[in-house]
Order: sequence, then structure tokens, then C-alpha cells
Amino acid sequence: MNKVSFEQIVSLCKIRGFIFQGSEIYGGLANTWDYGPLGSRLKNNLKDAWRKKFIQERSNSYELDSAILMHPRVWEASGHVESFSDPLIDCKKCKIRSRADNLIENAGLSGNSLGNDEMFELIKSNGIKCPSCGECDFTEIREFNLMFETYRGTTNDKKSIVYLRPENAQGEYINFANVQRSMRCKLPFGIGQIGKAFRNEITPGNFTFRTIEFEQMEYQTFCKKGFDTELYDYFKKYGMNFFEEIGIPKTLLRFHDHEKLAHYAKAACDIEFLFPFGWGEINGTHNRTDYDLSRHQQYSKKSMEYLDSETNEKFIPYIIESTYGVDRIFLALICSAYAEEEVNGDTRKILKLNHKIAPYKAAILPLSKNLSSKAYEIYKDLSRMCMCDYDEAGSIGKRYRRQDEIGTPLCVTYDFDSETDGKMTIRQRDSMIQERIDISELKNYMSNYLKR
RNA sequence: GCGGGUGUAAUUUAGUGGUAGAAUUCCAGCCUUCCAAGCUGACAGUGUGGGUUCGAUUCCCAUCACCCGCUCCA
Repeated sequence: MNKVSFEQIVSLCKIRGFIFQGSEIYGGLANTWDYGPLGSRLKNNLKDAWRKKFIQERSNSYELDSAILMHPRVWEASGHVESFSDPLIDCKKCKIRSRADNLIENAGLSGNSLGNDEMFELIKSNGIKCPSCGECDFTEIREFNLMFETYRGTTNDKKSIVYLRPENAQGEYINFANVQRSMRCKLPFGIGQIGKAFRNEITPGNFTFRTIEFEQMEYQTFCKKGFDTELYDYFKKYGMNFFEEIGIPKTLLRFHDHEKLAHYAKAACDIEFLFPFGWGEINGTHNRTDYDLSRHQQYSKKSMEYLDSETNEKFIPYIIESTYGVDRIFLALICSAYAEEEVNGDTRKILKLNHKIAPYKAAILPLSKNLSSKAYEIYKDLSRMCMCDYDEAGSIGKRYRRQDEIGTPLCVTYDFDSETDGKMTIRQRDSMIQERIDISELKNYMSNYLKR
């Protein structure tokens, strides 16, 4: 994918119904994207693959679907209200952005509990200088809250503010005791969740890499202190393994350990993918210690302790979080699958998607329109088993090309011989193996292929 | 949020201060017996809003969006 530009990917996504710009007919809304018919399919397949690996195939593993809107105190406890909202100020001369409270503190003054206007006045009256260029010529202070706010009820007074969750994790944490009790869990156990989160970031987009509304697949493992380091290493590898299983080549992946850590974390490591614009995070594993549950215990006054019935010890569990950005992995899948091949001077686009996540598993093609009715009947039947496409428009070659371009692994062609011998030609895109299979055997053949 | 670039049909693009041209795609028809064949036809466009002008897709301003580089980033 060396020479592949982002524009080619964006263009293919639009033409083939994977991703459209958000609110396009109104000129677009920055950093929002809509997933089209094939994009939705691919995205759901990705989520299904994750669900299978993290929920279904793991024991002591439970899925959760928590509310996007949560009690505002959740975000006070989590630290988001405090650390997600900064009073920022820009130097008009050198365009460097600083935190207003830091400027005041560094000047030896106290900016505690001052409002933004007061801080601005303080900076002006004391002639506090820009740390970069030494001038004192600032824009007004702007509050930069990364959490989307909305209001419940009909009045916009402060008491009714609720936030759109900036991460899903808190949903898992505040339901820790509910899940533990109802599922009779013993440590260690995991809670996974797939859902949307929102961040009011002003950033360059890089297509769907950074958006203001995005979907996460998160997995939180609750464990006893002392077991956390081992689990942390385990989930780093588990994540890498997941990416390989859905078809992302290992050569395009790397670990990236964090040195600067978030307010809750003891250790953090990303898995990065080599996008056309450079390395970008698609997974993060964090050792969040007992920070989150302790804070919720403190703020809610509800016990978050776990009783170990073997040792009779009571303690607040540690949490290892492994979080996956759905939209970013989607993008990584498309980027790593996209290829162009030269055939007889023509450039052909191919999406080499793993069959597990391909939007369509098979396309049913009548060799001629005269064979439509029987082919369509077979298509309807196969559709009961998996997602299939049916195409009778244009030449047979063109229809194969169309399927290659959207990553369909199997093409099944009904021809004139099929009428008499009851067989169809089935072609595998990845190996280009072509076989004639009895129509009654098609489902078996396909299901065996798709199980690989 | 800063700096630079770009906006013409679904896509890729040509061109012009005076009726916007093509290729591909898509659709319909003819043809076509396994990997983007051919023919005919149809659909479809100057991101949005102002200004200058007799007249703006073209010049100017603003805005929106995307791309590149910063900045930021749990």
C-alpha cells in the first residue's frame, strides 16, 4: 500500500457505499462520517468478530450496554470534568497556546478559584508575558471542554447539564458490582462493551481517524492487585492476535509504550497501525489500577470492594483496560486491504478483505440474463445462510471486478451447463481457485470456507 | 485553533467575464456462453452566501468542507 493515497481510499469508500461525508448535502459537518450499506456491514462484522473473541470465546466474560447519558457525578469521579476542561489562551504574536492558570501560577501569582474573565484581567494588569515570545498580547480565555454537554428537561440552567460520554469505560465501572452480583463472578472477570463515545475535539481529521463521534470496543478486566502486571502483558498480545485474525498484516502493526501517562494509569501501551499518514493508535491497553473504582466508591459512598472467599480478604479490584477504536480499525482494514493491480494496461482496484469481515460473503452471478430466474432463486436460498449479493448487470467479467472491488471472497456463477448438470462455478478471490460444485453442496462448501 | 493548498456531474478531470466539454461509473435497450468487450440512448456539475459587473463558474470578500504541516490528544 506504499503509494496508495488517502484520496483513493476516500474515493473508493464513497463510490462503493462504505463511507459518506456526514451531512453532505448541507456542505458537510466537520469530522462526522456516515457509514453506507457496505460500511455498516463491514463495521458490524468487525464488531461481531470482536464480540466473538472477547465475549463468546472467553470464560468469565460479560457484555454490557450502558447508557450514553450518565449522572454528571460519574464524570466528576472519573476526573473528566476536571482534566477535560482547560482555560486556554493564545498568544496573538507567536500563536502559541497556553493554559491561563499555568501562566498565572508561573508568574508567582495565585489564580485559584478565579473565573476566566478575572484571570484574563490578572494576566493583563500584571503584564504576564508569553513564555515563548515574551510579548503580552493574548486572545481572550476560552474554555476548552472536550466533553459534549447537553441539557435534560426544558430549561438550560446549570443543574440540568448532562454529558455525552467521552469514553465508555465508566459504564463498566459503575456497573461493576451489578455484573459481579448478577453473574456471580469471581475475580478475575471481564466486562466488554461496544458503543459510541463523543469528544468535542478541534482537530484535523485524517478521514475517519479522528472524529467527534466514534465507536469503541472496550474490555475491562477486574483482578486482584499483583495479578495486574501479568494481565496487562497478556492483553497487549491478545490485541495483536485479534488484529491478525481479522486480516491486518503484522508488518503494519507495532507496539508503542507510553511514557506520559493519563491521570488514572500506571502503564499504557498502544498498538499502532501504519496508515498512509503515518502510525496511528488503533488499540490501547491501560493498567488503570484501583483508581476508578476507588473514586466511584468515594463519590457514590457505595462499596466497590470484593470479598475473596478463599482468603476472606476485602479489597478494591485493579482494572486492566483494553480499548479498540472501531472506526480506526475499520480504516486500518480498508487501508491494508486496498490494492491496485495492472492488467493489460488497466488499473484494477481490489479490496483484499479477510472473509470474516467482508460485507458480502458471496455474489451469485447468472452467466446470462436468460439464466436469471434460477440464479435468483439460489441467491435467495443462500441469503438465509449469509450475506450475499446478486448481480446480473453487464458482462460477467465486469461483475467479477465489481465484487473484487468490495472484497467479496466468493463468486458463484450459474451457467448454461448448470441447467443440465446441476453444478455452479465457485471462485475464491484470494486464491483464484475455481471449482464446479453441485448446487446441493454449495452451502456446505461455503460454510466450510467461511469457517477458516 | 494556527499556517499552506484545493473545491466544476457519483468519480477523475478540461475550460471560459457572455449557452460548461469529456472519460469512467450508474441506468435503459441491443449484443454478449466465465474475469472491467462493443453499439445506441438517457441521467447528471461550477460547495454555500455576499460583492463588483449589463452579465460571475471565472475577479474580490466571507463562510463551509476536505487535504498537507503544526498544535492538541485519555
